[in-house]
Amino acid sequence: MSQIATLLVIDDEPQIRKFLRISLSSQGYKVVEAATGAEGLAQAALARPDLVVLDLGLPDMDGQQVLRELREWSAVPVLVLSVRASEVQKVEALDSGANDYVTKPFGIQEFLARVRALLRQAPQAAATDVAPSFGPLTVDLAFRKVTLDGVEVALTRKEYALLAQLATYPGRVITQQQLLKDIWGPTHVDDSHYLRIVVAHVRQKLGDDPTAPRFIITEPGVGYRLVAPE
Amino acid sequence: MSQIATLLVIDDEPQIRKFLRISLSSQGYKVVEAATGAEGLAQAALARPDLVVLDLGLPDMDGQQVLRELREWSAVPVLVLSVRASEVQKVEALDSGANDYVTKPFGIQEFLARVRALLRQAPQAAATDVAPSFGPLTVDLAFRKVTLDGVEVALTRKEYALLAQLATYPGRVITQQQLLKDIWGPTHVDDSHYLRIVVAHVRQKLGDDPTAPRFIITEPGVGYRLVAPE
DNA sequence: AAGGGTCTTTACGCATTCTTTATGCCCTGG
DNA sequence: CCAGGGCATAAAGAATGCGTAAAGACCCTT
Repeated sequence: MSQIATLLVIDDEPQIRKFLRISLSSQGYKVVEAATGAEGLAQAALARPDLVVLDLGLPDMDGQQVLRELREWSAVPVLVLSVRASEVQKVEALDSGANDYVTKPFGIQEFLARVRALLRQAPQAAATDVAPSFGPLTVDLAFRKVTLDGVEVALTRKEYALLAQLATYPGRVITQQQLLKDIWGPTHVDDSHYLRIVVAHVRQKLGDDPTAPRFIITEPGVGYRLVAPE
Repeated sequence: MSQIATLLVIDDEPQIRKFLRISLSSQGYKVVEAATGAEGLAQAALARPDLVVLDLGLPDMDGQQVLRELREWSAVPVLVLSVRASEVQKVEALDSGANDYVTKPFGIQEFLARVRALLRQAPQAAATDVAPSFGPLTVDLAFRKVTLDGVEVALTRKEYALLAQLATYPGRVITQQQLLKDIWGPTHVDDSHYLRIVVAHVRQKLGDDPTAPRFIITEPGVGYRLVAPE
């Protein structure tokens, strides 16, 4: 929420991209660009933007098609741009999953206001993310709540930060450097010592045994990972 | 979502209301109407609509004002109608919390498509209770009233703002930065001190004990949260 | 102009958390 | 077999954050 929002602009016209890039950057947004529909879809998967600005008049594929393919796996808010003002097209785009529709030419102030409006309601979509569960263990990232066998587990800041980091990518190994950078900051990437202590604390609170782990698995020399959820 | 959606139309012109009522009813929506801003706010609290259609040109009060008052306690999507196409007004409305802005005259198909888009992206926004209760404690966000065991509790502005913020997302942790930004403004996000004092006051008035909390739970180093409602 | 209520500022005791320091274990490779 | 690096755990001292109280500043009403 307080994080800087990332926006993806999909438009084939360089001057429009430039115009939008400058306008949006000046507002503090991070801007990612794509010139074609295919590239746009790839960037949407890669950069995980908080909002997509999509021009319907793309050279390689129909804008509607981009929208439908995007909606198959993402709920990110989409603001559609188009020169054509045909009502039928607006209806089609909105029903294909667009969240707003702006006709070119448009006022930049109105455009920015609509971006703000879409971003404002977006965190609710992100907050509905499901809480991953690992057998008796659940890590609710939205509510910042960890439960074991239905009982809430009290974790300190660092302990929760560690577990949340691991739970964000279940089953995947997170390197020590990654964990140290995210929890202690980039100045402590060499203090792998800290990490072991916090891991020990979390394990203790979860009743986990390092030699026969139920939850946190040590990858020697690399990092840690959480067992994959069911 | 599969439930029939209820829409609230706030407009002083009977012919527009009739036009919208017929159009929306034919789509299967339930339609509630209000002719004035005051009536609209009352209906919003009473009927708990899933979407509000608001005309800015109301006789009794400024549309912007209606919007702001509504936003104090409700996150329901709002679609604003207006004859004026001034960009400044659009920006104002969108920044006051409107989710979309349509200029009259408009095509009914586009209007209905925008209604569908808004209902689609915010299915849970309207589901939040305006008067959640936490055992003996109730926080009525619409009437700005807090009662404990049926007795009204007198809270100061900041005290109420804090409790309202917490009650908007029951059971969820609200970070100190979030609370400070919303209550004191973005310039005081570091004065976590203020927060403790107001929390202490609210707890005192609610007869709450920090070490064995009935209502407000401290998440050390992070923020506060209200116990989940029953 | 006085008064009450609200907000801000300042101060301090206390608990928890974080950091530091120390020690023993296990596995691996020479 | 032994040496060494990485891992786990324990227990201190240091630092930070929380809760409470109280006094002064501010604001609004009367």
